[in-house]
Amino acid sequence: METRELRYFVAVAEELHFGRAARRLGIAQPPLSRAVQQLERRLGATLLERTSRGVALTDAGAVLLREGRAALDAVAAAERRTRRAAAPAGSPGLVLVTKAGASTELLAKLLDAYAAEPGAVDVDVVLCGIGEQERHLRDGRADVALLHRPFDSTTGLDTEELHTEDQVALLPAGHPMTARPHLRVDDLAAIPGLPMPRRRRDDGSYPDGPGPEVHDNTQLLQLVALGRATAILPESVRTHLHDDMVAVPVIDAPSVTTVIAWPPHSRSLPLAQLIRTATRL
Amino acid sequence: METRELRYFVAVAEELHFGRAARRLGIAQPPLSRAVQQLERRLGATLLERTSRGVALTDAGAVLLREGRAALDAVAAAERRTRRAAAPAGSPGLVLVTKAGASTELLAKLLDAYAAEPGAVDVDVVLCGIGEQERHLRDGRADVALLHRPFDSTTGLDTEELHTEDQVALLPAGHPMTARPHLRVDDLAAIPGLPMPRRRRDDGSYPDGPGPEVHDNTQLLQLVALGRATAILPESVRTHLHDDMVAVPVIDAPSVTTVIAWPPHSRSLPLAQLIRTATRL
DNA sequence: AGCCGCGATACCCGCCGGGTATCGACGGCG
DNA sequence: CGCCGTCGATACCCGGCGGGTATCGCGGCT
Repeated sequence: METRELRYFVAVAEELHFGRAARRLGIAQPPLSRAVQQLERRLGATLLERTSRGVALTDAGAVLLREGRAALDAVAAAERRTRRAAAPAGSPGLVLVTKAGASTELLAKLLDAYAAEPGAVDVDVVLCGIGEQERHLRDGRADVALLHRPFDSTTGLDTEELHTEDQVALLPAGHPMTARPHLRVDDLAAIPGLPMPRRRRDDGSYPDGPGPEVHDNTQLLQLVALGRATAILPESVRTHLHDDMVAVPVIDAPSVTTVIAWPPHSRSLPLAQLIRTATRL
Repeated sequence: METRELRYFVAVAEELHFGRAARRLGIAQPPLSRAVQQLERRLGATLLERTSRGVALTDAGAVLLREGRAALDAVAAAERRTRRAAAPAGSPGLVLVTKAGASTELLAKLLDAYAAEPGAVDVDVVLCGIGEQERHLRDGRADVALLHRPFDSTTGLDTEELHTEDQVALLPAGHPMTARPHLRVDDLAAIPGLPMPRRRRDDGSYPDGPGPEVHDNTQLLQLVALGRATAILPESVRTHLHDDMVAVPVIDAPSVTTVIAWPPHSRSLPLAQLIRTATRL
C-alpha cells in the first residue's frame, strides 16, 4: 500500500464526498475514484458504500481510516525527524510541545535547568491547542511534551511524572462562596448565574450546556473576572490571579499530574538528558 | 514520501549494499540507486556515505532507518487490520501472540473464560520467538499479547498486569544445592560445571560466556535434566517438572509480571472484552 | 418529466519507475 | 605496476500508471 493511496482514502473518508476530497487533494475527481477503487481491489475489501447521493464508511473503511491516519503520522514523523537530524547545527535540537497557557513556571524551571547542563542543545517550545500535543509527538512535529493527566491522554507514550497539584475553583472577588474554606464540585454546579464555560473539543465542536463558549485560558479568566463564569483549574493558576478573582480549593476534584511524555521508541541523547533533568527538578 | 521509497531505503540501510538490497527487493540495482538518490534530494539530506567499496549510514540515515521501520510497520498494520475487518465472519476475531512455552495455564484459563463470555469471537493464538511479540502488535499481525516483565519491553503499548510470580532456580535432581531452602543469584553463578545457558538474542547472536546455546525452553529443560546446565525461571515452570529436576526459590531474582498488552489506539469491542476478562481472572 | 448532483467510465497523454548496457573509482593481487 | 574484480553511478529506452477532460448512469428533488 502506498502512502498516496492512503492519503487519498483518508481524504475521502473524512470528507465523505469524492468531489470535495479531490479538491482538497488538488487533483480531479476521476483519478481519485479510480485510486480508491484500486485500493479496494488490492485489499479485497469494500471500504466505502457509494450511493448516488454520497458516501458512507463500511466497518473495514472505519478501521483503515483510524489505522491509516496513524500510519501517515508515522511516515510524516520519519520524514520530519530525518530532516531535523540532517539539518545543520544551530537548528533546534529538541522540540517541546505543551498546552498554551499552562505549566509556565514548571516549564521555565525545566528549560533553565536543562540549559545549564553540559551538552544541552537548543529547545524550541511549541504551544498548541488542547489535545493536540499527542498528535505533535506522533507525527514528528515535537520530540517531547508536557501533558496534564487526567485531561490529556498518554496512551502509547512513555511518561515520567513531574508534579501533582490539587484543583481550585475560580470565583469573582466578592462572591459569597469565596468566604468558604473549601468547596465541592456539586457546590459549583449549583451556583445560579455562574455557569462553567464550555471548552472547545478536539473536533471543533462544543459540549451542550448553559455556559459561554471559550477556547483558551485567557478568555476563561476574563469571563471569571467579569463575574460571568466560574471554573475549576489546577492551583498553579493562583500565580496569574489579580485581586479581581479568588481561588477556593475544591476537595473532590481530581488532582492534576503534570507529566513529561515522549514517543516510545525515541533514542536520542539530548532527549534522555532533558527527561533526566525534568525528573530531578 | 512514498512507502516504496521507504522500503527501498530500509533495504539498502539494512544490507549496506545496493546490489544485495536490489536482489532482496526483486529489482535491478540502477533503479534502486536512483530511488535512494531521489529520496535524499527530496529530504534535502545525505542518508548514506558511498565509497566504491560499500555503504555506511549517516546520522540522518540512522534516524530514517529507525523511524522508517516504524512507519512501514504502521502501514503494514493498517493493511492487515483492514483485511481482517473485511474478512467474512468465521475468520479469527482476535489474534493473541505470546512466547512459545510460557504462560500456558494462564493462557488456557483466559481463553476458557473469554470463550464463555457472551459475544466472544474466535481467538487465534500465535506463538513466536522471544522479543518478537511487540513487533507482531505493531505491524498488525496480532491484536493482543501476553508479555513478561521485565524481560519483554512494553514501551509504546497499553498494558494491564495479570499475575506476578517469583523465580526459581532449576537444578538437576540430586544436586547438593537442592537441599537448600533458597538461593541467591550469586550462588548459581558460582556453581562449577553448571553454567547458565545463553539464550539467543533478537538479532540472532548469542551473548558471550561459557554456557551452551539454546533458543527455546524445551532445549533448556533438557539440558538441566541432563545435569549440563542450570537456569532461573518463573516458578510456574514447576508444573512442567518431572522428578528429574528440582526448583529452589531464588530470593534476590526479580519477580516476573505477566501482562496483557495491546496497541494503544485499539478500539475494538472484542479486544476490550478480552482485556476485561483477563483482569478479572 | 426534467434537471441537478454525484460517482463511475472512457479515453488520452506525459512522466516516472523499471530494465539493460556501460562507466568510473577504488582495492587487491600476481 | 598494471590488470582485474567489485560496487555504485550514469545513460538510455520502454511500458505502465497517474493524472487530465469529456461523458455517462443513477437517483432525488421540484
